[in-house]
Amino acid sequence: MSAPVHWLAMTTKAAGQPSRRGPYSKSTERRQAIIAAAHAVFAAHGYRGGSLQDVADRVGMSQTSLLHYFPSKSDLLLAVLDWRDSTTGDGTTPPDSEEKLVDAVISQARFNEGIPGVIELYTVLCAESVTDGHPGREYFTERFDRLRRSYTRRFKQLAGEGRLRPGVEPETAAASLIALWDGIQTQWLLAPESVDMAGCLRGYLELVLLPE
Amino acid sequence: MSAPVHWLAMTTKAAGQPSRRGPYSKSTERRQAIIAAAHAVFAAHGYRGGSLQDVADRVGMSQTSLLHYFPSKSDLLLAVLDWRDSTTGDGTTPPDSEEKLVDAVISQARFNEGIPGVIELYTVLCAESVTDGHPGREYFTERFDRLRRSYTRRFKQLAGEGRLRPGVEPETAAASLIALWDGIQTQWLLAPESVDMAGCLRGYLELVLLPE
DNA sequence: ACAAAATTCGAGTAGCTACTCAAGTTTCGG
DNA sequence: CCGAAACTTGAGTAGCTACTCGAATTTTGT
Repeated sequence: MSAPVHWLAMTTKAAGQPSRRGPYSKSTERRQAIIAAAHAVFAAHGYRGGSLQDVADRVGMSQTSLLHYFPSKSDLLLAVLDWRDSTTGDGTTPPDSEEKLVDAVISQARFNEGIPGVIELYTVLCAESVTDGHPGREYFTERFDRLRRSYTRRFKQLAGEGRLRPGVEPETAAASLIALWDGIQTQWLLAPESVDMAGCLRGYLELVLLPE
Repeated sequence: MSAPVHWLAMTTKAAGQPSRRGPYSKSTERRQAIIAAAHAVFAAHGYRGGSLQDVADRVGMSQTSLLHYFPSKSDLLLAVLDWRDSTTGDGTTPPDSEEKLVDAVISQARFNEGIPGVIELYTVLCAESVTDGHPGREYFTERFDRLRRSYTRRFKQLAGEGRLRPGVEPETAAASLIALWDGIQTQWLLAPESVDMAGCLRGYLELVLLPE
């Protein structure tokens, strides 16, 4: 879980004497290439089904070098998940955003649909994370917690504006929207021609929300 | 994929001379014990993460004997999926059923919730099946196809009775209901205390359907 | 009871896994 | 340009994987 100290908090020299140097210039892009390869491998085979050798081959480096950057397979997984958050967003819209909820959801869905592997990765790893001892479990547990809170807040705000259909509870709508989103992705992966992800999401939100 | 000819269509002696005997009397319960063990193992570790040794140990037999009943790991997986269908149903309600849709869905959801491992197995294997070369892929693809058709027919029937909210398309509602159901199960597995599966399903159906 | 088929298993196979070690080569701050 | 740290790697580790083989043991129809 931790080999070389690495670029983490190396601005301060710390009390320790050894006086480490930082990573070399190409290091960050190398890490990035590894993460991209791991993204593809985990999306295609899952965490358990994908091997470090697969990833190393894809980058064109030895498995040993790969382990220099990510000391263990689970470290690599967490790096991939972090990277996903940093590029596609963590799913929450900023609280001060004035963008309409429907538009935000639909455009995010369409965006993800266009990037190969993003939906595969998310769907496969998310379900896999509920298995015994999976290193991604905490990530997904926290993600769902955060998402439910975020959407609940949003629905409560809309309820205050009288735009939530009477009888709909914000907490239920939040969990349901997330569930619908995840579930429709799985169906889409197995039958892309038969499933309209954006249409289902829009359909749900139009049911829950009242026109302005 | 096929070792001994086994009980399959052994009523007719077939043209072949060898004149096989049937399986012994304890054979079917032995197969059943293996399937139950495999169900638990795949639910806890997934298909790729679970091993035949795990299953054999759980039954208390050698891995070699296990392979006598199920000649390959994928055969075992398909047997587990078949067994799941035969016990919890394949998700479709008989077309002549007069039972209300809401009650059928809610009671099925509550039933599954009470049987340990059923939801784990389904959630984990379903997502895993979209990975490269997964032997369960065809099963889940066909299952979703069948479910979408079944619920679409049901919603169209309700639309004919004027009980479908105007503007809701039966196909979209069918895919959305299935997606919501699957997605909420994943959230429930990661946070059973925070998620009300039946509540979310009821909430959705009450949005889509109009009172009688 | 006899023989053939069903069932069992120990031992083995090739191949994969994540990960370690020690020894090199490359980079770069001073 | 020097030395130390960052990087790279081949070889190896123990342990696992699904699956095979051949031979014993158990069951069962006749």
